[in-house]
Amino acid sequence: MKDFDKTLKVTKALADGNRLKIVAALLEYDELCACVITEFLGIAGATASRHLSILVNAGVLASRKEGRWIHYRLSIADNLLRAWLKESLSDKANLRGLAKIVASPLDEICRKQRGISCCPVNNK
Amino acid sequence: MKDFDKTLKVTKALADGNRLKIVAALLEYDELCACVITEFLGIAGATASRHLSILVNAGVLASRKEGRWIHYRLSIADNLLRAWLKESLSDKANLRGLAKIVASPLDEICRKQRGISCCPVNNK
DNA sequence: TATATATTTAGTCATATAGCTAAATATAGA
DNA sequence: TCTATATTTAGCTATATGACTAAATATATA
Repeated sequence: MKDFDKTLKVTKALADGNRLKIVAALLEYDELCACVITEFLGIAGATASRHLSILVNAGVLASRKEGRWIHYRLSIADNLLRAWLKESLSDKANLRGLAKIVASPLDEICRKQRGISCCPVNNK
Repeated sequence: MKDFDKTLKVTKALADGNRLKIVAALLEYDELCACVITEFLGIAGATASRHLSILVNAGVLASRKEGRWIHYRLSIADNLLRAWLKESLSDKANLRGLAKIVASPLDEICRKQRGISCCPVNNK
């Protein structure tokens, strides 16, 4: 792919609030599980999954599979872009609530998401 | 506006092929008239105008009025962002055709556009 | 092997956005 | 002042995109 199209793919990948939040989160935490990211964004897992695939496809993120869980991390090769994002997204207010989620065991996060997505009555 | 929203506004402004072409052109030429940019993109003047206003609103461009013509230039304050764009859009192939347009007198460019936009018969 | 479950893919819907033409605005020059 | 004209704004249409639910896929564990 030509430089121009590659650059356009990156700017398009970054042109969404939830995807930018994912990048901000991964600038703070080296790796995050898909379920943690889903919980952080507060959206349906399927939607988070599509956001993640757009970022991976643009070369912004890479993923690592570990059993049932998939961990994502930044994979921005370009130092200028990475530095700009780090600078622009440095406000910790962007990560409100994430620390508590990260501190929970993964299966507890996923169990909670199952409850929310299909059977609200289970949340009591 | 918060940093995050400001950053999102910038990435959204850059997440379009024609707007990225405008930025590429202005990395090469300090200032360009709206009519030159319209001619370069090969789209309707009204559409180019909207792209320009999105870029200005995001702080990527600034404009200067000079008589009937409006000149645009980059106004990216952030050095990292500017450096990344310069690096990412450095391929001169992105500017194909622009040199010839820039070399023409402005009123000739505008006259040509009038002919194209409203009365194709006038082009002969 | 069979079941549970984390994630992705498929399909749908509503909104956002890029394109156009036509009309409005603002400036130059007769 | 009146006309020409460069640009923007308004209004429309078609496509792109983000959200959801449901179904499919892949992996861990009984």
